[in-house]
Parts: sequence; structure tokens; C-alpha cells
Amino acid sequence: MALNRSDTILKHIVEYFIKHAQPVGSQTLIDEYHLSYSSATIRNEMFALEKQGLIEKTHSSSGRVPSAQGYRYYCNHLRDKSVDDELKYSLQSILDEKIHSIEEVLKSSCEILSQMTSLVSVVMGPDEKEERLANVQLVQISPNTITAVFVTNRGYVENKTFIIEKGVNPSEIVSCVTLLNDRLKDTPIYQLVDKIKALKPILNDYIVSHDLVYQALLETFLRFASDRLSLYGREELFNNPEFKNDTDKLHRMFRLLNDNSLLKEMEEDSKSDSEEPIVKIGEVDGNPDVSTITAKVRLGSEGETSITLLGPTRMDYDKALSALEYLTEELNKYFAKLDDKGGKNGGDA
Amino acid sequence: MALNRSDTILKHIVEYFIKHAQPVGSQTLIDEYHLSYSSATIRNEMFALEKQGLIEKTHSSSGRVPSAQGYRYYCNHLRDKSVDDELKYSLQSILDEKIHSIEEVLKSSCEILSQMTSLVSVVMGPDEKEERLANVQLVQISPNTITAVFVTNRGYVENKTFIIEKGVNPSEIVSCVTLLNDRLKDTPIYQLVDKIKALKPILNDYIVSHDLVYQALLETFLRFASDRLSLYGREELFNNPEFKNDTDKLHRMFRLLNDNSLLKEMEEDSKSDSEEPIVKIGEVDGNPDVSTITAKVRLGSEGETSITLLGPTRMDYDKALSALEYLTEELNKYFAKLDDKGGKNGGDA
DNA sequence: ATTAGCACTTTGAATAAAAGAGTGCCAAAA
DNA sequence: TTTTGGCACTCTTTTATTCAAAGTGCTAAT
Repeated sequence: MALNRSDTILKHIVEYFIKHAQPVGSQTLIDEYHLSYSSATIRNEMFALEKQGLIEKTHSSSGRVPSAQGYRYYCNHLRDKSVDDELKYSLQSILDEKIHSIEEVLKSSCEILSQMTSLVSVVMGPDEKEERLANVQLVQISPNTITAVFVTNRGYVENKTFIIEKGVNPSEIVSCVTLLNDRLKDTPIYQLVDKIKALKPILNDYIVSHDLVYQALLETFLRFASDRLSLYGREELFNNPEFKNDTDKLHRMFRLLNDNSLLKEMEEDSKSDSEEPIVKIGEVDGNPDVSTITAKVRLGSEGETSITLLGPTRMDYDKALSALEYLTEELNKYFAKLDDKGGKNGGDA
Repeated sequence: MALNRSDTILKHIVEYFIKHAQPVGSQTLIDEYHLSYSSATIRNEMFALEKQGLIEKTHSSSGRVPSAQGYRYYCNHLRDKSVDDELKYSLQSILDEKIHSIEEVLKSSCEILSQMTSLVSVVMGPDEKEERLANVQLVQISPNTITAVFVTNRGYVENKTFIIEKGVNPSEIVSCVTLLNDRLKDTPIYQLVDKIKALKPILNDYIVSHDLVYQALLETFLRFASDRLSLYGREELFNNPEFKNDTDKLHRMFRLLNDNSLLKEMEEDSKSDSEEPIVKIGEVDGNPDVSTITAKVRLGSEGETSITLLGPTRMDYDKALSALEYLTEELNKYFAKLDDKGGKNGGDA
């Protein structure tokens, strides 16, 4: 796809800035990319690009910097879509290992992704409607301590250890486990809180410390429903040049990652039904310094989730987008194939 | 305890530097602490302190900075041992909640500790000899997926999801779980790898996908034995002034936290039988910029573990030491009391 | 034993000057 | 009409220089 001159120049500006985090001037562009136009011509084009709002100056005689709009145009029309071979190999070596759970595959994938892009990877917790409780266990680990273990149909394990005042009869525990599995198995996690509340009065027929058990279960189920996203590669952010002499900026970025409003926004994106990745540039939670790329992953019969790459506005969109597209596509294939192998008797969910 | 003049001055130097991260001169000392000696007197004392190796100059006419040795002297003889009330309240409110596991109590404690000191908290994984497997479960979460869940006597839960090629008969799983619990229950975690290896030939009498099950168990047990320390409050490091204009330094610090040789060294400390905290100043893994304070915590009948505070050499040793001492003492009492309540039939471990 | 006083050192902040990198515009060349 | 060389202008960055602060160590007086 041969680009016209204007697009070529814009592409170079964006790529130079992404690489060096430094405003770009006409002469630099020629030197760096061996362009055959004169610097005056480039300046004229730049002038036009600025009029279109695609690039900006940092001061009256500075070089140009891509605007948010410029980045968007770059992502949609100019980027190379080149997938790094390293990613292919790394990912393949994960997927070849057959014994990993969904969680583990996603985790390893994100670690690669982060390492390659110097961005943070975020995996959304699965949609509450898709995930169900598969099993409850109560394990007595000492005379007065019980650990409750909850496994979902997706292999996610949550646990809660609690202390009971009196010694407990092992048979009580067994019958209590039976009760809980009977009543709670296959319950979508968002309904768990209500179900356990309803179960409260019955519980005391089964176990002496019913109140403590109830409280522990309730607390865990509350935690279940929130709190379900995982961040990987936080420290990769250190490798981005905008933070080299600005620890405060980096600190703000780290704090953002603990910030709920940001995460809520990402959750929105993850629920979109777009097949393409959703790219948000300088508009994440009203923060002009942050961009995100969110893509869906289909987990075969286990519903779907999403992976988000998050980093400074000056991120390598081509690399990040290409990597994420490639990765999600491969994961989609992988999980679909798993299902086929699994047996045709269909999921229990 | 009335200090002599020399000690008073040293104390002020250390405290000033800890607070401002700035070399201290004789006049500053007078201004800041309203000392009644003349600046010349202080200079003479400083000269002596420098001869003793307790303080240093950064250049020929600069103020003084504590040396590693100076910090050590400060910790041993000069610090106030003042415990912040806030810590007392925060800790109490955690310990009043009765339904927390050991892991959770340690976690919350460390979060407070880190927040108060701007240091990273590290909880050592429990001594391998003390921790035993309490229960194994295999939960079939889909026709071709099984999640194995392992609970230790300390309430630590490890899990592993793996994919089996063929549909599995539920009764196979049940008998397999029985086998595993029979053979592995109460096994110290460091012996698990050997035990499962020994079990390998028997396994195939119990379950069709014996090879996959074996591999999943083996992998998990290997992970069990390493990997058992938890870091809290990493991001508190941002609040230390030495990193304000030096992102690289901070990055190095973060990298250190992922570094095995450092962690090995901390593990050494955690195994010391000193009742006092172990303070390492500018000698952690050969790094002059890092200090650690390690203290033991007795977990009642569950053996013991240790908490380490880690941060820049210029840390607030008084605050950190006092907080850690107070905290470990309270935790010791708390866990001892738990045991008493627990029932006198003794632990199963 | 202390301290006032002083000469000396080093850093850091402020200022000024020079160098660089860049722009926009105009008139000439293609 | 499009492209380009040339040039005046702008703003930032670098370098140099100066100057004030903060500090020390030493000596002589208290």
C-alpha cells in the first residue's frame, strides 16, 4: 500500500516520536528516513497536517508531536501491522504445553506481551454471568481452623481461612460440605451472595459454628464478585522514556493502576462486542497521558474475557496492536481446539 | 537516658539526614535542634565522629552524612524506640477481627507496616519443615479439565488446573483423591516431590489420564517448595526522597525485589535464632544503598516465619525497628492466644 | 574546654551568551 | 503549479561565569 506524501510524513513523525519521545523537525525526518523531498516541502506538509489537527507543536518553533487524533489516524491507516517473530515463538512454546489452565495461559501470554511492549497487561475477570461455582471444600487444618476452598468452572480458585471457637466434629464438616455443594454448585458467582444469605438459617442445622462459617463464606463471595482483574508487567513501565527524568509521572501511572475508575472504564471496553481491538488514546479516564488497547479473547465454552494493554500515550501502537491481535487470534484458536478435543458431551455450564 | 554530647550530635545528624536526605552542617544542626553549643564545638565533635568512621563527608567542605557504621551505632544506642499510636490502632483493628487466617493477618500487618514506613515488607514463606499438606482435592470443572487444589496446615492454598485428553469417569477421580489424601496428607512440603515420584507407578491403577495428573502434581509440588515469599507495599518506595530525581535508582531497587540472590540472603536472616531483629545496613547483597530489618514471628503451633522491611539505606530505622518490634510482639501474643483457645487436643501437625 | 573569627572549598542557583534545532514565508527554480 | 533554497525569527539547550550559601578546619582568644 503506497502512501501519499502527506501520509508518509505523518507516519514517519509518529514513528520517530514513538521511538525517541522527542519532537521531530523537518530536517531530522530527512536525515533519519532519507527522504527525497526538501525540508521546505516537508515543512509545508507539516503545516497542513497541523491544520488538520494530526500533529502539534510544543512551542512556536519546536518540532512536531503527534496529537491524539494523529495517533488514531496512524493506528487506522498507517501502521505496518508487523508481528514480531519473537512473540510467535514465545507464544507457541506456551501453547504447546498442554497442561495449563486458562488462567495460566492468560498469565503467561500477558507476561510476554508486557515484556515485548513495555506496557502493562490487564486481564479482565470473566463475566460474572459466565462463571459458576464448581466446587466447595472445607478443610480442617487444625483443631480450630478451617480453610474453605472455592473452585469455579474456569479453574479460578478462591480461598478463605477462618477460625472457629470450639473444636468441630469432622462429620459436621462433611455434611456441611455436602450441603454447600448441593445448594451452591453451578451458581453464577454474582448470585452467590444472595444464595448464601438465603442459606443462613439452614446452616445452623449442620454445623455448630454456623455463624462463623456463614460470615467467612459471605466475605469470600463478596470478594469473588469484585476484584477479579489481574495486572501483569507493571514494572515494564520503567522502560518507557517519558519517565526517565520524571519519577512523579511514573508514580502517577502506578497509582492509576490501583484506581477503580480506570478499571471500571476498561471493563466497559471489555464488554463491547467489537471484534476489533478498542483503542483509546489520551482519553482514558480523562487522562491525556494514558492509552489503552483492549481486545476480546474467546475462551471456547467458557465464555470470553479481554486483555488490555495500558501505557503512556506515546506507546508503540503498531507493535502493541499487532501483538495483541496476533495473540488473541492464536488464543481463540487454541481455546476452540481445546473444546473440540474435550469431548462432545458439552460443558456442564 | 541522657546522652553525652558526642552521641547527641550523632543522633541529630542521623535523624536530620533520615528526614531530609541532605548532608548536615554544624550550623543547620544548631538551627534545627536549638543546641546550646557553638558551631565550632559541633565541628570539633563532628571531626571526631568522622575519625571514628560514624559519619562522612560527600566532598571536602560538605556537611556530614551518616556512614553505615553510624547508622548501626544509631540503631543500637541512640534511637528513641517510639511506637506510633497509629500503628497500635491499625494493628488492633486487624487482630480484633477473628476470622482471618495466618496468611491474611500477616498480609494486613505488612500493608500497615509498609504504609507507615514507606518500605517494602517481605514475609518469608514458612519453613518447609513446618508446613505440611492438609488436603488434596481434584475438581472436574469441565469434561476435559480438572483443577487440583492443595491446602496446607497453615491455610496456604495452591492450585493447578490441567487438561486431560479423554473424558474421565467421576469415580476414578474420587478414588484418586482418596489415594492422594491417604498417601500425601501430613507430608512436609519439601518431601512432596519425592513422594509423588514414588507414587507415579501406582497412579495408573486409579485414573486413566495418570500421566497428566502426575505431571500436574509434580509441577505444583515443585512450585510449592520455592516461590513462597510475599512482597507487600512495593509502591511505597516511590515516597522515598532519594528517588525523586532518580528513576533509575528506583528501577534498580524494584529489580532487586525480583532478584533471587537478595531473597536468598533474606532467607538466611529469617533462619537465625536471634530474638532481636536483624538489621543489615548497606550490606545487603553487596549493595550499599539498601538496608533490611528482619524479625521473627512465632505462629503458635504452626512454627514461625519472618517479616523483613526493605528500603534505602537512609530509612527511618527508629520508626521501622520500633514498628516491627511492636508488631511482631503483638503477633506473637495473638498467635499464642489463638492456640490456647483452639483446644488442648494439640495440633494434628 | 569552648568559641569567635577567618581563610578556604565546594555546590547550587542565577545570569548571560552562544549554539542548535526548528518554524514560516517569500521568491526563484522546476 | 509545485518544489525548494534562503533567510529572519523563535524558543530551548548548553556552556560559561559569577555569586551567594553552606560548609570545613585551623588558630588564637576567652
